[in-house]
Formats: sequence, C-alpha cells, structure tokens
Amino acid sequence: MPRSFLVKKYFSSRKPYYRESQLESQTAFVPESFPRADLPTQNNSSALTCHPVKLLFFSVDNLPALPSPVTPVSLPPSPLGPLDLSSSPSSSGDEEEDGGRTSDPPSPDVIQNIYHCLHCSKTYSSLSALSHHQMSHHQIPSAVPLQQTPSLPTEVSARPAFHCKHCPKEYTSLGALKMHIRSHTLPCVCPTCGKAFSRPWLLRGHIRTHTGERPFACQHCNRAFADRSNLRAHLQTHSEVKKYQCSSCSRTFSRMSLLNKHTASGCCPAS
DNA sequence: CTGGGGATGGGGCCC
DNA sequence: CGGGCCCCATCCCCA
Repeated sequence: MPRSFLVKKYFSSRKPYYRESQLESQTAFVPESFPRADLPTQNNSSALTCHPVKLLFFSVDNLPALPSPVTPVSLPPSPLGPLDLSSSPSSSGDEEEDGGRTSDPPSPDVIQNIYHCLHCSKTYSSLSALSHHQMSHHQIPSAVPLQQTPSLPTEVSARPAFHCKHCPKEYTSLGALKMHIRSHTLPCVCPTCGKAFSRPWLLRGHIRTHTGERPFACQHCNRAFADRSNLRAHLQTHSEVKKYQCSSCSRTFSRMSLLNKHTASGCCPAS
C-alpha cells in the first residue's frame, strides 16, 4: 500500500469511463469511510466511475485502509470546503488532467494560494493554475520541473521533452505524459470504496476484490485469480525450474522478489 | 525466514 | 489520440 495517496471524492454520475469532456467535477468529496449512504449523490455503483474529480490529499496517517470498506477514519474536515483546486486566478481550462494535484502529497495546508510562480510574484491555489500561468513564461528556462509544456517551441532541442507538472518526470511524447499524469489525477474511482485509480482497468481489477470474481484459473490446480499477473506468478510454483535463477547457486525462484531476497541474504556475495 | 497470494502501479504496444 | 490490454515490478501480508 502506498505510503500516501490521494483520495478523490466519489461522485456517481454514472459515467462509463473517464471522459473529461463530459465531466465536470462535482464535488463533495467524502473522505474515506465512504459511507456511501452519505454520499452527496446517490451512488450507483455499478458502473465504473472514472472521472476527473477534484481531490483532497490525505496523508497515510489520516487514511483509513482504503481497500477495506471498513475502518472509517474520521478525517479532518477539508480546509478547502468544496474544493476548488483547479480554479484559480488565472486558471481557465487546463484542469483536465490534473485538477491541481501533485505527486507528492502536499500537506493540506498547501491548498491555499501557495503555488508561487518563479518567474513573477503571482501565487495560485492549484498547480494546474500555476502551470497554466507559467505557460506564459515558457520562453524562460524553467527553473522548476513543473511544466508540462514541450520544451521546444522556441528553443530547439534534439528531442521533445514533455515535463510533468506534478513531478520531475519527463516524456518524449505527449501521450506518454498524459498517461503518466493520470497517475497523479487518479480519475477512476471505485464506487464501492472510493479508492481512486489511474486507469479504468486498474479499477476493474480492484473491483474484483469486492466482487470476488476470479477469471484467471490455473490449469494445474483449482485455484483462480483475479489478476492475470498473479496467475502467472502462481504458475511458476508449478514449474520445477522457475523463472528467476540465482546466478551463483543456480537455485530458481518463482519471483524476482524472492530471488532478490535470496541474493540479499548472502548467497551470492559477488552478484 | 521463505514462499506464495493479493493488490496495485506504470510503461509499452496494439487497435 | 485514447482506450484497453499485456507484461513486469513491487509491496504487503500470511502460512
């Protein structure tokens, strides 16, 4: 479980999948505990919900163990009220992908106008707003890795570089960057427990943990798994010679992690 | 401590 | 270009 992660508010607008154009962020988030009954909207949870909701940051300390619908933790009321992370002085648009989040969860108090433009004195309440604003400075070499803009238009660079405004990562294609940004925005929200995911299929996999569905069956035994990767890992246990082999003692392991542990434990001091 | 299962994240590729 | 899927990797927990 991630040390900390974002929780988005769940809104049941029954949108099949994340479609930015059709969503508007609704709001009211219900911090964990996801008392669905208390949700501002009638939840209809059958459909996978995947939309760009605005989120709140919670540190692990505040979070309930999300995967389990239980453990309601009483989160501190959001200092943001109806969160409006993405709107800000000059932010028009541009909130699609981020809704104002950052990869490293800022403390909740970070939410007021605390995003300062390094190029001028303006401050914004959301990263997206700041980013949007900073576009106007994009001629200036960015001093911070916050831009999502291709660093090329004016200055030529050998290859395009699309920077994530939430973290230092950069990509050579806009598509890759957009995909990455979803890991910050987590647009896909589980209607059952409220947990948010970056991609619809991740959410689907998660939903199986609620439904108990296990579509991936092992042909060698009667076990079944909810995730193909786990089945694959399981299949290794049926194999005499496993996929991961210690280069020193030739012992094989079903998982890389087991081989790593083995190596770390001292079998292979050399490697 | 080791091995295995459960859950999840992310890049890449294909359609 | 975006959605969906594959594959790989990792972390946590439990027997």
